[in-house]
Amino acid sequence: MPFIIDTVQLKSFIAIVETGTFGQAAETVNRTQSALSLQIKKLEEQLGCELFDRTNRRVTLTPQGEIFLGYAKRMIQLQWEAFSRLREPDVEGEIRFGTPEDFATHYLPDVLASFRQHHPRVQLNVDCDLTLNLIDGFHRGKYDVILVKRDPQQVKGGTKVWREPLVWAAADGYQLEPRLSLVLSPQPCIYRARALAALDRAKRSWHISYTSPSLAGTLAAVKAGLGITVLPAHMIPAGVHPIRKEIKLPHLADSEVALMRKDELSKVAEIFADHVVQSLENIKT
Amino acid sequence: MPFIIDTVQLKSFIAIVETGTFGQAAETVNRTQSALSLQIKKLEEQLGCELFDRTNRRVTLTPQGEIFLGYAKRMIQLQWEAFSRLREPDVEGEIRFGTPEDFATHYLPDVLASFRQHHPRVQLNVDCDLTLNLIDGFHRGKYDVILVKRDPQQVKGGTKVWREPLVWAAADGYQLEPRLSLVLSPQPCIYRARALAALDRAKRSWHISYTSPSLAGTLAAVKAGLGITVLPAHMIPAGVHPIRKEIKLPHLADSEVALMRKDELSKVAEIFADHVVQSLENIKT
DNA sequence: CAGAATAATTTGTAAAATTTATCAAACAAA
DNA sequence: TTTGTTTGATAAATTTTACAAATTATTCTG
Repeated sequence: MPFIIDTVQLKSFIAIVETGTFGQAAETVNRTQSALSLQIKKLEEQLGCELFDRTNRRVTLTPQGEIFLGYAKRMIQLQWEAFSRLREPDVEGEIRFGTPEDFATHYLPDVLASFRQHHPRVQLNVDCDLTLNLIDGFHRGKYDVILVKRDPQQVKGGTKVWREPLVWAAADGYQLEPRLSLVLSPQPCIYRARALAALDRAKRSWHISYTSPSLAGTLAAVKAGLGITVLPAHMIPAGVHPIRKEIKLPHLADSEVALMRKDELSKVAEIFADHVVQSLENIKT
Repeated sequence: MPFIIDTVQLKSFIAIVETGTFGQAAETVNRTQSALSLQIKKLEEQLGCELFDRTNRRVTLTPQGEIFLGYAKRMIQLQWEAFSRLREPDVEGEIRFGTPEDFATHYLPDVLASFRQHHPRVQLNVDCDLTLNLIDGFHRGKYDVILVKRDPQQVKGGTKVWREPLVWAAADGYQLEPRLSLVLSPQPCIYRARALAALDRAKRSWHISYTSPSLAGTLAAVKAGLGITVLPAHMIPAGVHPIRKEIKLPHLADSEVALMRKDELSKVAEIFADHVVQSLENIKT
């Protein structure tokens, strides 16, 4: 994603804020830790104040850093706006896009709508399916761009686009049984696999009481008290709540969504992919 | 004026827009013409569109360039805001500042007020006087920072801060006489000198009917029909109008204002100078 | 107190921006 | 037209800057 001016520094700064460490941030922006260290040093020199408090292991923002964070985000946002406004205003063509169903329902409608508005002559074909099916189709050339859920541990290419906590959730007033009743998606589902693996590691007994391929179906079953489920924190609807920590259920790694692009992507698809990445970036704030 | 990110490109872009040529712009941003040429080339490549129309001698903005200009200005503005918000929020000290009276009256009140708001503990001493007196005092160490009018031709250091056309002006309904009646400031005034020199070159006969050291005094005399005067285009008040081109009066070079800083400036004064330059930059838009 | 994790620093190298020096096109005056 | 001047583009050389790799210093954890 080529930008006009040195967004690099700002991106690094934001990455550090989000990860809490220079090292991790370095990975996400594809640079070394020392590079970020120098970038921030320069930034701080120019501003004449410290941006981070390094007394603790995890760095945190100073009050000045907080202020600057707001500006950094606005600056990046502004650049993106200028950029996307000028770049190829009337491309046309076709894009084959695959995405998990739940993600499509929750976060994508606005993103896709605004893309459509900027590029009305592009034909966008969206396919909702389970991550593993999407990856399969992607490798068979069925898609130009896909969003996939993935395990933060085993990074397998693509650019990270979204990350949020994954939690156990149950209907309000639901009473946990010793042998857990689970409401999950059917087989090749990443959350399902993660949940079951975690339970097995913790030696908890369980059974699956209900399966549905759609998020809406799963939620309906949970609300009806058929069991507990696993959800990204932001997708919890009314009538359902995360299960309290006191009731020890095995911890789940964060949910992470990444975007993958076909090699030799068409220009339209390239623009589309950038649009998705950047728009989600902005939603987060 | 150190900035965080590559404002350089944006500044160059804006300078080209304002001067209309790469060469002149290069001077104002202290780079070579080829540097700007490459900067803009890169910018255009990244944006995927032409910013300037080079078919004519003076380059002009393309429609896309117009759009980008707006963003460029906003981006610089935003950076400046972040910068000035964080940099030394509560410096203190004293600043001795000199400025021409007319400029102080018209453009500076807001600028000085906002500086005061950001840095309430700074004592600001403003002196209004004629440019030549200011320069004299500056060299004798009387001022830290001064604004001066100067002839665009004979550049004598300092950074350009303002430029606008200089015009002949008369009261509405005033009838020009063959021998011109002039209302001007007293002796060491730059506009006065420029006006008289221009008239002499054009072999026009004239006499000075009224002199006043303050802009308000001059305007009052002009409004009263005591003669014509010379004014920066934006300072023309109600009841007075620029004299039409048809009535051939000698052409006057643009009015230009520059800011000069003492060597070894204190930090407060440095910040003040930057503030003035940047704020005037923003007023212009 | 030992060991793991983390940021700062140092140093050599690679990449990028800038200048210098031409060049080609557009304009103005003859 | 022709000629001289102004202007932007381009190529090569140079300077500046950013970066990675390795090392050091610090802080948290058990």
